Amino acid sequence: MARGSAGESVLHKHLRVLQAFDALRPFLTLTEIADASSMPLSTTHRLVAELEREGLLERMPDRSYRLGVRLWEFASRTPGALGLRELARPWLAAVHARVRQHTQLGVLNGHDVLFIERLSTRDAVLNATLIGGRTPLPVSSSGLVLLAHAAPELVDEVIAADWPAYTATTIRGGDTLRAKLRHIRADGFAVADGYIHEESRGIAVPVMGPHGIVYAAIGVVVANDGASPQPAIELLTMAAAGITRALEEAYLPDGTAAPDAARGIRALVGSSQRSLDYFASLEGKSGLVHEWSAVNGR
Amino acid sequence: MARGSAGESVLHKHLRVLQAFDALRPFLTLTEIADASSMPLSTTHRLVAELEREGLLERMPDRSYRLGVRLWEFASRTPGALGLRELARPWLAAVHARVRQHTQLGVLNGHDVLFIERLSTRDAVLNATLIGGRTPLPVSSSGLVLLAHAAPELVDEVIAADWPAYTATTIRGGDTLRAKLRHIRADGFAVADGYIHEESRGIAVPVMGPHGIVYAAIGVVVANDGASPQPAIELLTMAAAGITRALEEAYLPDGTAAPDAARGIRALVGSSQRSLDYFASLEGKSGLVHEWSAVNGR
DNA sequence: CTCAGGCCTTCCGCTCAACGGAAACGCCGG
DNA sequence: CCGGCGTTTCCGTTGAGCGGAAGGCCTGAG
Repeated sequence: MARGSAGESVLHKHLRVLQAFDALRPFLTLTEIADASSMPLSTTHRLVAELEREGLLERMPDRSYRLGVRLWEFASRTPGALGLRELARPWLAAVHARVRQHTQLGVLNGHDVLFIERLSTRDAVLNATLIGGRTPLPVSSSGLVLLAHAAPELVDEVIAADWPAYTATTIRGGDTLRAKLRHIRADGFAVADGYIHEESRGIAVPVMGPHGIVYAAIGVVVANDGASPQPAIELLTMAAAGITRALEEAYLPDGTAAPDAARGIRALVGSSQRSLDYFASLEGKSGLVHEWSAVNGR
Repeated sequence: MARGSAGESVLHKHLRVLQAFDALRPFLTLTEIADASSMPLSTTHRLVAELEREGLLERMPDRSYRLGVRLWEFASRTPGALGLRELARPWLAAVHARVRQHTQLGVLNGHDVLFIERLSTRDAVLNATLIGGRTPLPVSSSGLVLLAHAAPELVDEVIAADWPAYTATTIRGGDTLRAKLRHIRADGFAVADGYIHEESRGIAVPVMGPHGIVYAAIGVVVANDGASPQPAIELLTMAAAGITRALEEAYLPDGTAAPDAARGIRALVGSSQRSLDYFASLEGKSGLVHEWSAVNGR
């Protein structure tokens, strides 16, 4: 396309622009964006203008940009996350009510944990901007849990790609990581003492689905004092069991499934069902199924 | 770019693909996507492949696609929505605990309401897939509230663009809409009886921010029986007042502001502050402010 | 077994949308 | 009035994107 262009797709560049915004810098000027995504100014200008036109970026009165609310539109249509989120929320709330610290629900995405729900309190130990979002698997307790129950190839990949060491206690090296993962599998929980921030400790447990596969992890971020993690672990384990039960109920194939529940679990299971079957099963008793079938034969 | 191309940007086409997915059809095959976005198959194939590579689309074992969890990453970085969401959640939960029906938090986006938070129960009157997401302003109670307090030009635009009539009771025509909006402004709440679905009724109230501007709307979806909406209105009004108070507290410029709160309100206010000042104000008492200032002079 | 019909994937020559250096613009503070 | 900084516009160049067409793969009918 252009001279110096690295032959990279436009979409990728647009995403580079969106990536420039993170929890620590939610507002950026054009120049800052160009800088952060290392692109020529004029190119950035064009990309940004287009993103703004599409509503993915919004401009503030002082000309700085922020990510647009429209991004929520797409996120809220994501089937897997939505269903799991809504099923898990009451359980997260129960944990949060007791622990009174950041409580999160994370799923595996690439080499990172992606937190799709977070309950916080303003007096939490750690600044909320430092947690949440996307975090490399080996530095977060939730990530470690997910990695411990993921395919072995993923572990190889993650080790090959390496990860940042935020503090002195962050796990370093493939062997140490593998050992940690073995422990996590044996224990059924993960504790990460100061991996991301000296003063915080992550505690997480896996959330099983009806097929015995680990779908997600739930965890809390507490103060990294010497206190025993045991109470938190017990709370989390109970909550995880509750979510698993909710997932199983949602998966009942007899039409009693709750809409969002079914949506979530189907997507997460990686079911081979198509939308129609999906709706047929979940609206089975509402009578709507016949209309759907009629409209869309298969 | 190509022969028959309408001279449309690539990003727009990518978004057309993402738009093809909605609440009613969360899983689509390549052909269905091509169809829904009216694009040639081979073009769609390329677009979809790239979206998948970027994680915005995910492929199921049966080759159908769904929106990828990665979309959550961007949504969760959106400053405005996140802060408002977390501030509002306890209040939404309070309403939801009493009403036991869909409770939503919506913001204005284009000619639609965008619901950025939703609390549901599986025994809610209306199928959850039919609510939430993006809805034209004049057909939703939350949308009507937002429109009633929006700039007059927006009302003109919305009327000019028209909107779908889902049921026989959906508002039709500019004059009727303007009259309805006047009532809503006078009453302080909106009731939408069967505008979207015969059997459901939306009730919504505005959420004010510290500057007296309406930032959002909160609402519930209940059965469209003859019951008085008064109890729900009172609950919603109380919750809205609570959220306003939370927003005001969050906006205190003395450094006592909670991180996410401030982030939300700043973005919503359309403040002319930049990220640095923003962090300075909210981390004022944590001592971090000095480091920030040092790093980023201004 | 063959054949027809969906659906998906790959190929490839033709363009124009995207590219980005450079120059003009607008807004400060001095 | 001027210099500095961030933003916006201009414009010649070019390869990323385009999409028709052909080739695979599967399934279900004959």
